[in-house]
Amino acid sequence: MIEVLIADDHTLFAEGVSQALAAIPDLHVAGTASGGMELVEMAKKTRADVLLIDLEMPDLSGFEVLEKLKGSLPAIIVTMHADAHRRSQAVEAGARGFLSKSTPLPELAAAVRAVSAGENLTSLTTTLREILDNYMEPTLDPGAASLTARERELLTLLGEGVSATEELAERLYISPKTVKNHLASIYEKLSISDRTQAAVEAIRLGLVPNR
Amino acid sequence: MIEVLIADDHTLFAEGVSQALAAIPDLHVAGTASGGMELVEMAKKTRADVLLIDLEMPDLSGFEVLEKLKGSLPAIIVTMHADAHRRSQAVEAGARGFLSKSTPLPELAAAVRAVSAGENLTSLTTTLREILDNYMEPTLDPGAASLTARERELLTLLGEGVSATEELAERLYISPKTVKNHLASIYEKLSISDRTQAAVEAIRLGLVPNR
DNA sequence: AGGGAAATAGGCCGCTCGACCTATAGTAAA
DNA sequence: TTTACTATAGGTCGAGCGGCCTATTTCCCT
Repeated sequence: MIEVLIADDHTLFAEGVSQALAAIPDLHVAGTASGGMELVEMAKKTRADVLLIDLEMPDLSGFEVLEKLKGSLPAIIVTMHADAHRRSQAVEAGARGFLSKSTPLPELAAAVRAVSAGENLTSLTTTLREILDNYMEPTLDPGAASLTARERELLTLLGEGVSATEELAERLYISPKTVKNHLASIYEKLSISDRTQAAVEAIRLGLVPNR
Repeated sequence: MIEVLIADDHTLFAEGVSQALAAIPDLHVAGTASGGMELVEMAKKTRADVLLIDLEMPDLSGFEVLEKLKGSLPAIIVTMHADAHRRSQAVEAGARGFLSKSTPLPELAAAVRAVSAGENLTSLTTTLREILDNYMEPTLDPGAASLTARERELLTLLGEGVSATEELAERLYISPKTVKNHLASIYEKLSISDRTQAAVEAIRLGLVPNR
């Protein structure tokens, strides 16, 4: 069982990731922190194997947390803005991994396992994918697995850019009301709240062909 | 936005490169110098991220400029005569990159981004191409080319699943009204009509990193 | 000096979206 | 057969979205 600590000032995100990771058998969330300071404290008190740290935090940024911990615990930086500049900064600060917040959950899980096993995901000698593949579990995306066939159809259309209720209804030969019902169901299962996020998910889940 | 300073005694070349770089959304030319002395002056006064320096200049050669700046700013040497001898001299003088004047513009842009991000293009451990590929701008679609830097930022966020006006505003440190203005502009330029389609486009255009 | 583009901010309005709820028919499993 | 789940359809309602305007400031280019 790998113990994970999560730090993100966006509480909803931290909670979400926590929930998602909790659903993975070999991972356990030891705690979540809403800021850098809190994380540093928790890291001392809790027996953790890997840290997931948001870069953008008001009190202590991800970089500063890395400085404070001085590599006592392996850490993966998770950020909204995964650009090359932040990446190299993170690497220099001692991060063992650098991931975007849009990273698919299985990849995040794989990254946690890899780092916990001593891998360094920031070294450029090997492709990130090559390493992660070794730690990939054939874990289905929790939400996507529970989607019904019809919901998947709808989600696929969204991922293709069909966004208007009326058009979705026509494509599926159903009433606009039914479209909205299916959408609501999708939102709940995937823990999202609108079509835009649904479209992003559709693509991320690989539902959209021809890409 | 990466600020670039250009130095070349061939004013036409300096101007040309300046024009060309100005057309690239994430790069901005902070100024052009027609000689080494002038560049050193500008480097002090201007807030620049990367220097592009011609080797052959009448007053101060590229090497001498590097000596004077002593690595205070990362610099890429650009020369008519890219031979091994000059290369090793440049490396010893502290250049972070060494390119021929016949380098294609996209590669030059990639090199600027790479150096700005802290890469050293002169180390022989990795192929230059391997590094540059990571900084290559995704070839942009006709519509996307007309997007401004700010619009692109917004679009990228959408592609990451950030859909609420309020949250987009917070992420960009602007008013929700301005977010809607940018969105309207994006819709028009890409011939789309809502955020969902915008998110799909963002991903299709490769604006969303790490996938 | 003057013109244009970009980024910022705001107002107004109609309509759609998403949340919550009920309801029926069909199907598959218990 | 009863119990679930799915697909279908409908209603209401408030908040948010997109369309269309104006306006200011700051640049850059001419």
